[in-house]
Amino acid sequence: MTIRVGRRPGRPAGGRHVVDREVVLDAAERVIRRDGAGVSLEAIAIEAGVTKPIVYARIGGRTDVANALAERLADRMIAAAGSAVDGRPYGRAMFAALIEANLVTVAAHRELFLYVTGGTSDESPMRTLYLAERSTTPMAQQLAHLRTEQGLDPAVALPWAYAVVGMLQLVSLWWLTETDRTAEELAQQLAELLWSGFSST
Amino acid sequence: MTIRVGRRPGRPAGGRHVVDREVVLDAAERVIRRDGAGVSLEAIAIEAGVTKPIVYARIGGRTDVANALAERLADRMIAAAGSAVDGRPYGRAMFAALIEANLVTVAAHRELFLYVTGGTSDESPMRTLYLAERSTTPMAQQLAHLRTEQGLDPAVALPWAYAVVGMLQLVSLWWLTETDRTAEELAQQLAELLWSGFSST
DNA sequence: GCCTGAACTTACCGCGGGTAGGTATTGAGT
DNA sequence: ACTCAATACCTACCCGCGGTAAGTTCAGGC
Repeated sequence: MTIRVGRRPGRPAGGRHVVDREVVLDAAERVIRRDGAGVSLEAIAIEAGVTKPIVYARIGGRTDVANALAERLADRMIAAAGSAVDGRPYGRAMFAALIEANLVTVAAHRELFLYVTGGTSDESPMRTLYLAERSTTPMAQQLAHLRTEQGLDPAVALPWAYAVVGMLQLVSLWWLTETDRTAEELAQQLAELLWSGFSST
Repeated sequence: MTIRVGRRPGRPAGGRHVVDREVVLDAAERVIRRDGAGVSLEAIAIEAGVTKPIVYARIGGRTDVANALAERLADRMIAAAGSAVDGRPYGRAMFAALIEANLVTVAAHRELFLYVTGGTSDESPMRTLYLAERSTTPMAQQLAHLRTEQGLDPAVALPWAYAVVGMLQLVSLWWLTETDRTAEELAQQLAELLWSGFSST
């Protein structure tokens, strides 16, 4: 089926872009939230009130759309984590707050999270990595700072950041299917692991 | 392009299935290893010496193929982890061995790992979860056993198992792009996190 | 008043997943 | 031994989706 948009072909009266990049991405988020993670580019275009080639012009192909949305989601998660952590002293409770904020944010953007982590294309793992990188980089920096301050080796910062993000990604995904478990409870359990490790066992 | 297989249409002489499920899966692994994670079902069928509908009959759709391969890979990783851990006392070094075995196994099945975690379909996150479940279930059981033995709450076992598997998944993916880092070194760093947590910082 | 270029849409291509329908072989019943 | 249903496979197709080429209308400078 071809697109049927109200507008006539040709340059629109008024001279300027009819929609810009942000509007397309907003539309993408709306339609994903409404119709699930399996939406097509055409559906996104229609939701934005334009046609496919416009999506290509503004953002790019399917992968680019997913990457752009991944950046948005990552930024939101980072922001949520940041404000949850804000003011708390470094410690177990801080981690619990961070994790809980992450879980809540994922739940609030359930379909978007699935779209971004799942995608459609043979390179979705690389996008997962792309999404992760946004979160790991600042976390690793802070962590490295902290470690050097304490006279410890800062080389572990980056691997640890990936470890934490990977843990959060899979646990979030799992939690989305475990309806009978509160975010707060799960966050406490994970914070214990992250803070004290297995050695307490 | 349609498939061109040497055999004539009609029931083959000999009465029995020309290939069984395992042969198809072996073929899938071969072609994925050779041509990358982006292979089509048709390519798999050709590699197996049959046509697409046979793949459907033996295994199912694309999702089912990916799931079947995910099970295989998960089992191999579990086996590798098991024999790496075997004999070692519970402790930091055991975790390091487990992690390193995991990394090495992923590297040995690089494309298969990407195929399984990436897939192509809007439900690849759910397959990720499916793959994870294979690993988490036994790990959680052992962990729960250990915790009850020590008089600790075993309720954390399942979340912790998912946390560990998620960590391993993302770190493995990241590590595949970080060629200048040895598995042994990375495993040590992660084992430190897993064993002692952030509290040592 | 034209003409270049910008900003759209329409229409199409190819590929990949999935399926309907056709064809040859087997083996059990008569 | 002949028939016929069941079996096991292939061919040929449909459809949807990502991606792109070509066509259509408007703006603004010369």
